[in-house]
Amino acid sequence: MLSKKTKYGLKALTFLAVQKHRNPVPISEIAEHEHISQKFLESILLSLRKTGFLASKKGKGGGYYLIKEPSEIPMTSVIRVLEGPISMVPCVSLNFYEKCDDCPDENACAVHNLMIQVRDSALEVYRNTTLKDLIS
Amino acid sequence: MLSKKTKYGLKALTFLAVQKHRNPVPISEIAEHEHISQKFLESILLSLRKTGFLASKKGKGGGYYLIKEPSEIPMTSVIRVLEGPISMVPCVSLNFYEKCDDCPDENACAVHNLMIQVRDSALEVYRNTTLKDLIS
DNA sequence: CCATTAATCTACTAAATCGATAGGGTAAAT
DNA sequence: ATTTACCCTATCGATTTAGTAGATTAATGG
Repeated sequence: MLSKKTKYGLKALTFLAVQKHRNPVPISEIAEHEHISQKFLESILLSLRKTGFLASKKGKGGGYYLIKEPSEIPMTSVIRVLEGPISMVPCVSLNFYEKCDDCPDENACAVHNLMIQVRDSALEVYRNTTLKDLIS
Repeated sequence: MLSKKTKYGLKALTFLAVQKHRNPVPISEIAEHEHISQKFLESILLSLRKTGFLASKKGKGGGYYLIKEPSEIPMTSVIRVLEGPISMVPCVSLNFYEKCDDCPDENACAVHNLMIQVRDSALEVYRNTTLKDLIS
């Protein structure tokens, strides 16, 4: 299941991407427009800022705004920041690899080999999609 | 993340599929060989039996055994029984559809459209894979 | 220059859900 | 009598989602 964090994060990003300008948009405005808990959204936007997609401005007239072109924001990055690993099991993860406790031989593991295929098919989608594709 | 339920279920199925005969294999034997909690595996095998992949026999010499050819057990079915929906959001699920609370217009929803692609790419894999493919 | 307002930031807490497992007892087959 | 599957329930722990309280920063109006 996709977490609400990821879902809300994607919605916020698309809302920002769709703005005509790149002026700061307050959290409250994003939350209201996308029907999201404002406080929850705060923490989501924070992690997106730390990753470098967004910047923020404090005080009156402040808010969040994109600092990258939508076409320069690939889904692989967004998903990994918000959702975590794209793989469904750690033992096939490219960026978050972990060995299984139970499995003595990965190459002989049926689950492992199936999940490699699933991972690759998801990667194929995410790699070919940027934020720009989401808004058009 | 893939649940351990699904992981263990797949391992159990492949273990049964790999047996030379179709005689009953006791839960304890499967659990030991695959390093799985026996009690947990009980409930997993039960749901696989109810779905029609397995049958069981009680008492001495009892256990679980496949009642379908591995080539007749598609991953789509296995995953749906064990893991639930293949889709990452209910609003793109073919078998477990649910409308989103927040989203007024699905067709205009960026998340929705992205997740349709992810769903389809996963389906592509699962539809082309049966239990037989996992053991060879 | 100061007070007010609007906004992000930080930290703590809480509720709710879910995943995984354990325990104990029942039923059926040998 | 023994061995095995079957069924029900409780629990522990982690994660997700959300709320509360306050601190910090910046713009603005007098």
